[in-house]
Amino acid sequence: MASLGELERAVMDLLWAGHEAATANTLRDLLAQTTAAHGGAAGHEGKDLAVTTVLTVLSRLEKKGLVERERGMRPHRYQAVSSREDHTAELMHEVLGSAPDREAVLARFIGSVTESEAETLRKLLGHS
Amino acid sequence: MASLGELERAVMDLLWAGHEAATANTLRDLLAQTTAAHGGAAGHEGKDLAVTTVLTVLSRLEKKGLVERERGMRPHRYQAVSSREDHTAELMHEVLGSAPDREAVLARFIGSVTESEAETLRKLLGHS
DNA sequence: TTGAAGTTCTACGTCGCGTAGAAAACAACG
DNA sequence: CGTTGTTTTCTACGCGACGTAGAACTTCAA
Repeated sequence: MASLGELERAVMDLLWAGHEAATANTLRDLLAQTTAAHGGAAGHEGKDLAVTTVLTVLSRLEKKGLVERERGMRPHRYQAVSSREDHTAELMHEVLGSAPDREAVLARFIGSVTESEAETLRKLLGHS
Repeated sequence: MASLGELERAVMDLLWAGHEAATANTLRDLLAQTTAAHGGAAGHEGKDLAVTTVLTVLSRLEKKGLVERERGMRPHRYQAVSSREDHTAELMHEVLGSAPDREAVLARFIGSVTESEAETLRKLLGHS
């Protein structure tokens, strides 16, 4: 239950962008930004999204546990539950988790990371 | 375009099981095994699958590039294109690939692998 | 030739997702 | 308090993916 649709991803991108800054996003902000980002992408030229469309997507993302909504304030505030990096790492674990031979998968996996990434990994694993 | 449905996964599990042994799978084999494995799972008790059902799934998996079909022999032979481990590792790369800050994701990722897996990674990364 | 096994084509129901209208809830203003 | 503009909820349609399978065509063996 992890994969995102195109619009869902566009919205998450916005929310993730504001995650570090702990930005409280209102629907209006998101609508404007989403219309720009999503509409600007290939195949979606000039497509002005309806307010309810973004709302629906936000609700679905909330149900999926990716978005948290503060209902206290009147224009509700929407924000990503976790950072993009955390989410992606978690996704990787989900993918890996479904494998019987995790170590074999890891072997293949690190066989195709860039050298700089391998270096990063060495540093992070360094001190046992 | 990577995620698999429940039945698709069940079939892939069978094909992956035979991948190492380079086993050539006929439809009959798969039908029998799938009915056992899939039907035995939770929520699918005693569900006897139709031959065409498995065939359809195999066709879809073929279209997705996960299954290869030898059309030479009369009962066609079906087999997984790559091992489960390779496929899973590739999936992990797909997930990782969509991240702007790959190294940050990797940091989170290795932060939550088991110690034995970390050990394996150290070995694999050991000598640059 | 005939029949069983295998394969192709087509299709239906469900569900997730993009999309949005209708209506209800609400806040602010006169 | 009633009118009005904003925000949220409810409901729904179309499409594509997937589980499921019937109907019909192909092929091989007896």
